[in-house]
Amino acid sequence: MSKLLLKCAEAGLKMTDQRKVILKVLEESGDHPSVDTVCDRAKRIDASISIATVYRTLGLLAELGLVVKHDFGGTYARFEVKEEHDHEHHHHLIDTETGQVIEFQSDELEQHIHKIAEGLGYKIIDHTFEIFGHKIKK
Amino acid sequence: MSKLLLKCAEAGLKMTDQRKVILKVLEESGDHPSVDTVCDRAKRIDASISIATVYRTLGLLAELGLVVKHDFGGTYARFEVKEEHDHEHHHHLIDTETGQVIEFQSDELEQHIHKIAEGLGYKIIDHTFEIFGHKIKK
DNA sequence: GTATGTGCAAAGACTTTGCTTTGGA
DNA sequence: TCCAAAGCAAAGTCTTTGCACATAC
Repeated sequence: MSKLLLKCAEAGLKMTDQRKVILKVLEESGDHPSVDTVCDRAKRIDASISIATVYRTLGLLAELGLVVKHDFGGTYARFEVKEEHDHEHHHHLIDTETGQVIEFQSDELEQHIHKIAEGLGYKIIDHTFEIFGHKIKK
Repeated sequence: MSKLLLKCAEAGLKMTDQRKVILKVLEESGDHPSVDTVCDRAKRIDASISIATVYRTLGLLAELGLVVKHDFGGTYARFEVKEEHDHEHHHHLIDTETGQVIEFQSDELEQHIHKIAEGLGYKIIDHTFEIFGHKIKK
């Protein structure tokens, strides 16, 4: 049984066929799909799934902290499954030529950020860091 | 004559009354107003200004690189005038309790970011960094 | 059996655009 | 004068929601 499914059950969510499909899609998505993309992928498995259900499910999962919602500067939201061992925040480099999203992580960066916030008298609740760039041609 | 106005003229934009008002509003906004907010402020000076004009003007200014568009996690865009002496990128700390946006800047952070991107084989075009947090109560 | 969840379509929020009129250079 | 710009309203895009029906527990 998948981790996501397990946690949803724990949270008291009813495990409908649609939800199972959406969870499966999310777990198998290595990228950061939009709601539309999740819906398309889900429809390949069960064509009857509606976009409203995908929105509602992603909303619930985000509330439970099981997925993370991103903007990436675009006009629509994009999602990724939140990994447990991700207490060290990761961040995103968005390739402006291909749209590909590359994840990266840096302890040094995290420490730095906390120092800055502290200096301003703030406690960090969340932070996002996005780099937009393109591959260096050799 | 204001800097923004000068640059718009240089870019060949016609200086209509509406534009003058919008530029004035932007220059006098120390915060990071939304399109709606800019429009409201503009309407206090000239009630006939329409939201469409504000959108179009902000779009033009963003294209010219005279203003910067932000998301701040919300549902609508927010803008700020891009300062000339801002070759050192600044970033934003959003107070989740008050909505206030605090700007900060760190050379060390910038260097770090470039090192990371370089390590991934990427050239940075832009980057945004947002911290969400709240004041530490003493 | 009953509260939850789903699908559909309508409504919402924010933004863009087509068209006619206005006005700056 | 003439093309860019403004105003208005309609259309677009992404997201949320009301309602009737279906379903997990």
